[in-house]
Amino acid sequence: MSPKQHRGEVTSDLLLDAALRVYAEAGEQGLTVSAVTRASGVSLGSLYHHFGSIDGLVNALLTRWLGRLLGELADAVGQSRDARTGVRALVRAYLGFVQEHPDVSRLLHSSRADRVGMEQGRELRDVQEARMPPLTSWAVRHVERGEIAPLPPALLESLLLGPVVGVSRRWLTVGDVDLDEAARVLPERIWRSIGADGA
Amino acid sequence: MSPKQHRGEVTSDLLLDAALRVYAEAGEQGLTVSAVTRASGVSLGSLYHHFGSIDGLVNALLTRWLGRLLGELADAVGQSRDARTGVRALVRAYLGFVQEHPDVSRLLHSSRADRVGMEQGRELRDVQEARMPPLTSWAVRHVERGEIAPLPPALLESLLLGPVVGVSRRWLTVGDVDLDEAARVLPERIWRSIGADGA
DNA sequence: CCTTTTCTAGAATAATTTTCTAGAACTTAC
DNA sequence: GTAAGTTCTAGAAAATTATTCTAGAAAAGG
Repeated sequence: MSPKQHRGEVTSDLLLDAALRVYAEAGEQGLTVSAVTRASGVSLGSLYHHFGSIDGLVNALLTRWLGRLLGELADAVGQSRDARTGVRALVRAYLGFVQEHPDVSRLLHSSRADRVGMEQGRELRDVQEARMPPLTSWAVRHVERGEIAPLPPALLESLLLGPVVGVSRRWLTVGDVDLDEAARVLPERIWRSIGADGA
Repeated sequence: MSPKQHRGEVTSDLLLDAALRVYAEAGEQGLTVSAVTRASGVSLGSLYHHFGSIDGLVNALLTRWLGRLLGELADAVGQSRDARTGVRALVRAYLGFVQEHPDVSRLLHSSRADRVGMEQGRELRDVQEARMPPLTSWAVRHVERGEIAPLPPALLESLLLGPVVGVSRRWLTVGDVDLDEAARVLPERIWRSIGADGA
């Protein structure tokens, strides 16, 4: 998959990379068709050939990066022994990703993501469905062992990720949070909320 | 402030109401200048006279409703005795608002809100700064009394609202959550995470 | 090679937002 | 009550942005 990539794949990548670059520099508003073609050197026709629309391009970008994020989260819980260290690993992996890829995270969290996800989102949902199972089964396993409280999945997910997402959004927009401190403090706090009662 | 409103105020309201109606029916994509002028019967020139841009209009709409939401949250905690019941009241007020105004909530939570908030957001931030203090001071008060753990404000806010926002977004988009159950279960869970240790 | 398919290119078109000019409706001061 | 100034309404024109379309180059498969 390296020396003789089909040229289409190459231009797709050129476009995806350029789109992220443009978004990082010019933000939501600046992410236009012409900005991307200019930044990538790829023609308008190619963009539409590969992605069908500007939202299609954004969607592909989101899909790519959401996959990576979820993959990292799955790895994090996969390598942890008990539920408690799993929570810590998960929170730190998430915050680490945000810190390492702030532009991507901004795109993933805010704005265009929801809309594109809603309207275009076949692929996006596929990625979620492909990458979530490790996380879900991790949770189920520990609920069964009596380590995590038996809550409805949606509530469990919100308790687990809600605060982390909240802190991330805040760091990405306002900036008045210390992510390292959050990584230190949040896990134990979150653990209290979802840990089984007999702790 | 009722019988002789200045006509400008009337058209502003016409536009704001129409914008929400259009958003509810046609979604993100459908919320265009022409759709709003059509739905409101107001001319293009008036729209631009009052709001400067389509984002300006959306921003005003967000400002109006964010103010109401924050007001209801402040009322909720204001009427509660101890910190624990305050948390319960807060969570229920939030979820109640979402259930009562799903379209508004969709707009507030997702998509356009962040972008408009980022770029246009002077007013929006003003509303936040005007309406948050009751909530902040409520938190501070109970931290001082030793009921709530002494966490940095941003972390406290994320632990408190993160899960609630997460559940709301999910209910608004996917729909696979039971909001009444969430209102029953979340408060005690959240309380565990932020309550002072000596409970 | 010849055929078919995939891909590139950019001009033409369409959709949408924003600007601009003109005048109507209201307000204020005298 | 009316002249001068301001706010507001109106919609045509301009600008910006997204999408479609047609033509042909490059690659793949026989």
